[in-house]
Amino acid sequence: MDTPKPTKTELAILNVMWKISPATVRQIHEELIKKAKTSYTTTLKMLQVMHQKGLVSRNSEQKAHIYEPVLSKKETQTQMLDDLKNRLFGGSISSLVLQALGNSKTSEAELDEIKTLLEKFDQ
Amino acid sequence: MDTPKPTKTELAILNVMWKISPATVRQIHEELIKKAKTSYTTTLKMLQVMHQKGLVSRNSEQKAHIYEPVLSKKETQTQMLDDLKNRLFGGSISSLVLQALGNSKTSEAELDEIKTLLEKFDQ
DNA sequence: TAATATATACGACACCATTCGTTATATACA
DNA sequence: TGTATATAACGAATGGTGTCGTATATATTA
Repeated sequence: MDTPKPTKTELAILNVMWKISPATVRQIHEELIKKAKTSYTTTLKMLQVMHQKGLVSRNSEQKAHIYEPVLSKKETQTQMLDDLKNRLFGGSISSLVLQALGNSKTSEAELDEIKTLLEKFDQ
Repeated sequence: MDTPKPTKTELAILNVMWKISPATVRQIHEELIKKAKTSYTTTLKMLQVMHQKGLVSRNSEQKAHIYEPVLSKKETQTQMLDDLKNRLFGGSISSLVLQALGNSKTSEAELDEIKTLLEKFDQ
């Protein structure tokens, strides 16, 4: 595996980083604790581990290192959808989509968006 | 959480069970090793843990206990899609669907299936 | 320059998942 | 009944995740 699948906690951190990175540990931590209570050193350690795994890159020219995700949110979404597809939907993306649409309240606007995309495929 | 989210290995076992359950540990194990090498006692232990967690039920009237998933495949798919949606797609199912469709080769037949479902919603 | 603040690094701990060897128990049949 | 066979139960080892306290290094400023 090139970059490993992020864990639940790592994903929470990545969600923050996709919003505000490049950022220092301090900045990421301040944003993170709006959602979940955790200590600064825990956030720091998580980022160090994530760097070790290749999930984030860092620039250590300054005293306060600057972190950034390696994969964009979109790339991670693709990766994790692919994983779920293979592990629970027998590799079929349409089966996944049907299940997703079938079991949720989706607004008119959202449905229209999807229809528009589908029409694009008809070429 | 009522029933916890199955782990990677637990999901592999559930996939087998959705195919052949109700079944004994032996039967599940024999099916499982077609895909992944593992020992009988490991499969047994996994099922015991899964039973403990409430992921599977068991009937122990006979010597060889009979196991069965608590949630259907469809229910688990819904649960895990919902989880992914919340953790990576900001709670938006349409965003998930768009991403899924945008990044995969989907056959004509599959696209038609999806369109048919969308039309059903138009009522 | 010394004191203070801020940052990183390190290491320990608890918890959970996974693995499997060993032991106990129940069943079958010679 | 006693031996072989199949199964369940148990417990230990390993490895990963998440948590945080403490130590160390670096920068700021009085």
